[in-house]
Amino acid sequence: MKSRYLRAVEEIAQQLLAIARSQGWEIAEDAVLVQPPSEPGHGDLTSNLAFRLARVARRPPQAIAETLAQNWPEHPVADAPEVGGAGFLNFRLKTLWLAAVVDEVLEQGPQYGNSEEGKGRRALLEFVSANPTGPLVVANGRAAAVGDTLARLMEAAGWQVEREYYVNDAGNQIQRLGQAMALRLQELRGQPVAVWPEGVYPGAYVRRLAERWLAEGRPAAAEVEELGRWAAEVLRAEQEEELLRFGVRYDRWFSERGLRESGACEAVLSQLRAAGWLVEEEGAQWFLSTHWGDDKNRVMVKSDGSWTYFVPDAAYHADKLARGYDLLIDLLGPDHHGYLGRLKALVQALGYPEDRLEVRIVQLVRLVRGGEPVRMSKREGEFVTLAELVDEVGVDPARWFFLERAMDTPLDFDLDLAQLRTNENPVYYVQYAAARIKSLLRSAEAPSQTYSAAELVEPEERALLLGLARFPEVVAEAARERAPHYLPRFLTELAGDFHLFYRRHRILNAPGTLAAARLALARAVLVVLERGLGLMGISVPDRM
RNA sequence: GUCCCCGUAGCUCAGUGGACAGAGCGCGGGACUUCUAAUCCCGGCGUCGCAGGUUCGAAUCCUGCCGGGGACACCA
Repeated sequence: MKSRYLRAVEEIAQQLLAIARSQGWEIAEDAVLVQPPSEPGHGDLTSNLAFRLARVARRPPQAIAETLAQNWPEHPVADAPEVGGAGFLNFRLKTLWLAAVVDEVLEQGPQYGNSEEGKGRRALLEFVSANPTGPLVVANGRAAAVGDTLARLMEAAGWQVEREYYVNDAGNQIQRLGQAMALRLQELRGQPVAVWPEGVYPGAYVRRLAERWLAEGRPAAAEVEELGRWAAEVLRAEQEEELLRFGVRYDRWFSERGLRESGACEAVLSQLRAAGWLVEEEGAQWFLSTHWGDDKNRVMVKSDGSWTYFVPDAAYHADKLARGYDLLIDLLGPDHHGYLGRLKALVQALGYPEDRLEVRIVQLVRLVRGGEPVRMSKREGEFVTLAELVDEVGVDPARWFFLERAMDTPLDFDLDLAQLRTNENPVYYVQYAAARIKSLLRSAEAPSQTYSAAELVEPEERALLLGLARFPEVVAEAARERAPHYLPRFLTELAGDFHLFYRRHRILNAPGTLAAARLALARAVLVVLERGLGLMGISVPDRM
């Protein structure tokens, strides 16, 4: 079902078009723009139609706007618009029409905000996919929050979404993890390692794994490969556990090892070769990705016969493509930026439309404490893990701050701000609004069933009604534009509108049936706050 | 050198074709005998990096330049 807000937009646009036609002004339907005003004071909805008609009508926008306004008939959605600026039409929605949103929200409950935009199409969302060679770090946390909320948003917008984690549990890095294990075991036997080899994971967590290896009664001298495989699985399981604590659950953990063992790598190579996109040159085999716009061709089989990392990755994507989703989304870290071209090329070389795969870059996270960036060095094995961050600030603030910025812009995460329990911290500001409403509901007598939402005419009440009406469209847009950061913005505004309403007006002991109407409004606001925070994976406390 | 992201209020950032450019924080004042003051109200804060161009209209689109960050392996 279409949102009330969207219906208002369409009905006003239709009515405007009809008036224009009656004046003999023809214009393409999609040229009519009805949208929220850039600032309050310009009504609830505004239209620029007069500007668009200026050329056709050969009259100034102001005069056209006057004509359109004067011919506005009695209409259930809005009164005749006011003409503002140089020809904007500012509409005020009818209270009766707007107030009906309260019942709509209360009837739909936790479903309110859903739309059919996705039309049941299937999407596969792959995110985080960190190597199982260490704990998840803060940047992985951002990808986790963004990916998970994007999945929830798309589900709300009518998509079927699967969440997948690609586990790089084979290859070189697992070899190095095995070496690190072997060295730590050597240390535990009392033989210090003089020089730690380049590229072998220096992190102290490997020592913990080595100790566990011994504690579980395994031999101190073991094959590097076996050590690597064992450690990778332990670390992967720990990552899964940490993500669950962070509120992120995957539908599938896809193993690179399994992929390699299935022969998928050979298969994708021969498929590309057969199609003529993989050719031999200077002893190596090159993927002709430049044909599809990549910067340069890419080696897949090195001159020594071994594969580059791109081979299993190509096999993985071929697998995902073959599974028949309508859309694949990869959330990658900024270090994979250079990867985008060859992935897009691969999709097309395998015979799929270019837009079947959508690659999004989730930008870096910089932790800031006391106004200074926290030093992190992966090289030294010193980095802040997701677990440490969550221990310090909690899941709710962590998710909020990760989701607050557009995913493709670098994020400064203010550790001090995230821990403040005051109005400076937007998480609590929104949660507090919800807690206040819950408190209100606890104090309320059994709600009288009869009220008229048309009594809600105060400006503070209208602001809330408008917010409620807009919510489904906010969700749909956030899903469509892959922009989870619309949620915290919207919720902060709605919470602010509620706090203001609450300070200015009595609810429970308002006169007559107004009390019931206001209580219903408050309940509807709570429904939307809960849904919005739920989409962000943030809790809604009963008391604060 | 090529590619990507960013440059908007003191700070952190919204806003990608519409009205005199917005929010939060910070700063200064004020509001609880009444449903949660983790709240609310009032106040100042701008060469939208620079220069051209397109448009009735540009922070937004195009071109060039400047500044910051990142990516550009027969590594993974």
